[in-house]
Amino acid sequence: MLDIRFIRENAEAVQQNARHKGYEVNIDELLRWDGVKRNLQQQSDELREKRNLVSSQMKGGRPTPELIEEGKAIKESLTAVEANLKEADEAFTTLFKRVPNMAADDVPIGLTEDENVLAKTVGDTTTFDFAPRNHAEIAAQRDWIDKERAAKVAGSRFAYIKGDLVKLQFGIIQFVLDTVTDEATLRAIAEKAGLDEVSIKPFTPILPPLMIRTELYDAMDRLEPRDDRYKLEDDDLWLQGSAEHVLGSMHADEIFEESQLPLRYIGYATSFRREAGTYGKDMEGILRMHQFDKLEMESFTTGEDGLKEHLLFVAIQEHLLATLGLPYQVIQKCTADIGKPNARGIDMETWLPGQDKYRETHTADYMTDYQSRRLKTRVRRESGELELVHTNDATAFALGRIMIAIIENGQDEQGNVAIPVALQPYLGGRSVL
RNA sequence: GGAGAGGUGGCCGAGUGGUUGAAGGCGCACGCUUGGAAAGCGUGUGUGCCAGCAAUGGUACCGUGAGUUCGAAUCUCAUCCUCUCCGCCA
Repeated sequence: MLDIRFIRENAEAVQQNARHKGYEVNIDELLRWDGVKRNLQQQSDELREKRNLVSSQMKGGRPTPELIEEGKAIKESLTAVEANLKEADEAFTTLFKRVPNMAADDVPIGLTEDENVLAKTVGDTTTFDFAPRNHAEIAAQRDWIDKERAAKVAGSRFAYIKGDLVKLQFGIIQFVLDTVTDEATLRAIAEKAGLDEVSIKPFTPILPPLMIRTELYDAMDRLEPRDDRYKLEDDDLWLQGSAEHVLGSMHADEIFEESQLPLRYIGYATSFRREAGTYGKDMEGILRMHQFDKLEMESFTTGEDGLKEHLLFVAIQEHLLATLGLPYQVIQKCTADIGKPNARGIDMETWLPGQDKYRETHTADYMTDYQSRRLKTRVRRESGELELVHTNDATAFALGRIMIAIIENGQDEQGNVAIPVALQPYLGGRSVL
């Protein structure tokens, strides 16, 4: 959520921002309900004050009939006022929750993802002296992916990952954990990105729960679109769609000491997506699955460190891709594409020779205090002041998609796959799969 | 899944209908004391919302939600969580 006081003072800008992001919200109506609600709240507070006064006169066990009558009258008025207050509050809250976070100043304005801006391209697209195949074809030859049996067992968009591909996945996981838990590496990444001021505090690896309650999912503002989420029928639980969902909500209702920040996690989790509305899209191989494993960064910082943290996350993403020698593009997402709770969003697209295209493999999201306001995740500053923390999340690697990139960029004509040098120590020194 | 116990402030812990935001202790902050420290003494020490420049005032919050009552941390119901025993289980 935004700060209602901010909305009161910047109604026009908030309305404009919602328009730019493609969300239909009527700020005037929101503020009208805000006024009604405050008025009723005031009335309710005054009635309660009276009630407390009357009640205190009866303490000591001498309630007179007059006082009881007065109390009853107050109770009646209060019941009426509070019924109206509840109604106003519900109307207000419904509108309030729809207001998207303010986009940062440098986010390009655009109404569709076509208006995203290519920020930079790193590395040349891989060239071959033969016609490169896509990962599905290579995987079929090498018996790395079995989707037919997965379909029998679980349906479409599931797969059995097999053999060396499994070893590759575990190798990548180790490589990432080693990278982001090492201070020297983080310092080098920060320096290269020109982020002198940023903390180099290492990430703490986390294996989170994969299910999340409705209340917290909604507070994270990642429950929608519900069509894309798996709901457990007999419980108030959803399968998480990204480790960010269960990492960001982890510290709801908590107050950090300033010295604890930044708090950085690298989570490893299987993510679940229904992929509603994507029938027939990306059906080959494992590009778009109902279930995929992902390494995700999440952090909590003070307000003034939030943007630097976001930029560090992007720098880490670039470092990981560059270290594997994969060609990629950095996309600055426009207002329509960054998402409701986001202030800023960056995508990274990796070159996939099998598709002859760059495809999205990473996202970095900066939410400012939009999520933490509902989650009530705060920090006590050294001054003693309480402030909302800023949250950031970003993909380290989506394992399925990054393995596609490794296979397709590293293939030879026979179907062998070169293992990036940085990963070789994690695969017993092998250079080829 | 069955039986039972419990959820109170940063922590421990009292409180079963009426000046209770909540005793007491610990911790923490500031001050006094001391050559310095400890001990001791004193004062202070939650969060949200509304009003106010502020001081401050009002209100709400004792897991969560609903209810009973003139009045609820205290009574009723539902629900979540924790713990113990039994059962089941990787």
